[in-house]
Amino acid sequence: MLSRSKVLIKPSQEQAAELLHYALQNQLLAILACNCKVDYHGRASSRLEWGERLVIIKRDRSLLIHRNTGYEPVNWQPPGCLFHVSFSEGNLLVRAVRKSPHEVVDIFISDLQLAAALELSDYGAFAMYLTEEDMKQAVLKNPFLIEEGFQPITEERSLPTGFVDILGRDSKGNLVVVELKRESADREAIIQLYRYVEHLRKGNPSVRGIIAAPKITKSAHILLKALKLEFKQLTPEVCSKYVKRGEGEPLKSLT
Amino acid sequence: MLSRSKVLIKPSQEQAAELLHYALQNQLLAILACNCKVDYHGRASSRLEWGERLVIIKRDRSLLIHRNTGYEPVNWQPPGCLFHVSFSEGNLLVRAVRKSPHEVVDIFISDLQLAAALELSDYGAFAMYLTEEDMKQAVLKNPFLIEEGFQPITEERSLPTGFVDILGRDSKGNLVVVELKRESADREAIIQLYRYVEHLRKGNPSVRGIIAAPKITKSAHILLKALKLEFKQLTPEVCSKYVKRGEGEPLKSLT
DNA sequence: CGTGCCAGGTGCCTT
DNA sequence: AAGGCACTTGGCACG
Repeated sequence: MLSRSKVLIKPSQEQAAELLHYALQNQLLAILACNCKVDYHGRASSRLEWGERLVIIKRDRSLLIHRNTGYEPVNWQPPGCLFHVSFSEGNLLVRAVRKSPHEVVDIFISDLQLAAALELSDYGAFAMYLTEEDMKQAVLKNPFLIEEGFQPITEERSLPTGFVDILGRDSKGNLVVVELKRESADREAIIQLYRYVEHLRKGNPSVRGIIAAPKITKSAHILLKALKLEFKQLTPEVCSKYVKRGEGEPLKSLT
Repeated sequence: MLSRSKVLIKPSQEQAAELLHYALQNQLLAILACNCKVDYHGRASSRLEWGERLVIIKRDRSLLIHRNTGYEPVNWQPPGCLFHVSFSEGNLLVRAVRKSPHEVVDIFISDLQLAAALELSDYGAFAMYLTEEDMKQAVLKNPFLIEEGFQPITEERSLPTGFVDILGRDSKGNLVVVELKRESADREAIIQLYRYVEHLRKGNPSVRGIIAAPKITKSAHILLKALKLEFKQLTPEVCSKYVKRGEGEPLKSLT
């Protein structure tokens, strides 16, 4: 193995302690699969009785204790806390201390199934983009994204055929149906929009239908013209400027 | 090893796939330490470029993808989602699908440092107790926790000497200062309370001082009597019944 | 450092 | 399923 990673299966408490020191020293990620008991005191207090869990200490000295179910860790400590490894009453004791606010997590470990120190080389960029729902919010708050003078009437309106993304009026008072797509608009999207517009045109022939998407497929564009509908280019990236959302998160270096 | 746990060091993609199937089949917790790339589409969209991370699939079919820093997973999927393991363009592809709302996480895995299926036997109870702040809220909403007829005046009041936890009046209209402690009240706490009471007694000799805590040290109790202050036993556990907080988390069975 | 606001919030309980 | 609410909320921007 090229990396400095080490894996121990069914290690003793002493071997696990040594591995933890090794991981902390070298800023590796440490995992323990172990039988443990956890006490927390700080902003609140908690007690977790004995059971087998996954204990993770990351490179930035954050701590996660995960049970075998659930998204959230049962106990944790944020990055930057101090670790102290010792032995107490026949157990391996891992103490994680946070300074401000003062919080302490004590993990008493009896047996271990697995202990690993992993070197995870990770420089991949993480980027978050918007959903259709977010595009809708951007348009509702900034109607000019559709066109100058556009005014939404209601956010959503139930029709026999389904739901309209955005219903509004243009500067001349014409009813406008807007259908949003986060990705390229295809024929299916055009048909969906046409169903809404057709229904409304029965009582009002001047109803307009606009599909707002980053781009439109060639066949969809042909269909669009035939049905007298319109296309407005609208990208999630542009919307993101109006509903600000984390759109990129460079890796922070550990100082 | 008595358990059904299995650990593979530097497994091939095929071996890892087999281990994942084994873990999913037997409701074990699966961990992969691997080089991967992650796409997410659902309420939002995200793209995580190649890098080494920890992938965890729990017994309840929740998914966590952790980088080597930070409390939060970079990508995840809540419990109960469906997994599909396949091979795609030279990578091991793990797809986790959530139905409502429809969300998909695709993990493309190239190399693996470690793959483990762990049987974590965990029936330990988890109990959370309250902070002083939470005890305060319990008392404000249920003043009888201090005594019958007690009525808080303001939540907090700044005095030259510091902050009063709770200021109120008793059934006879006497001013009452309440000092809360989450743990055993010591002499320091009594002195703290006395400073507030002394200040208020200057203009009103009938001011009462009550220290509310789970218990009180012997020396603190002597001091309390000498200063004509009072003790009211109040435990975080009792308060928890009035501000309901997770006070025990039985393991949910997987149906 | 505290304050305010957003989140793919999550989790828990109620209608 | 949808709504309300608390969280050791965590996280970021801002004063």
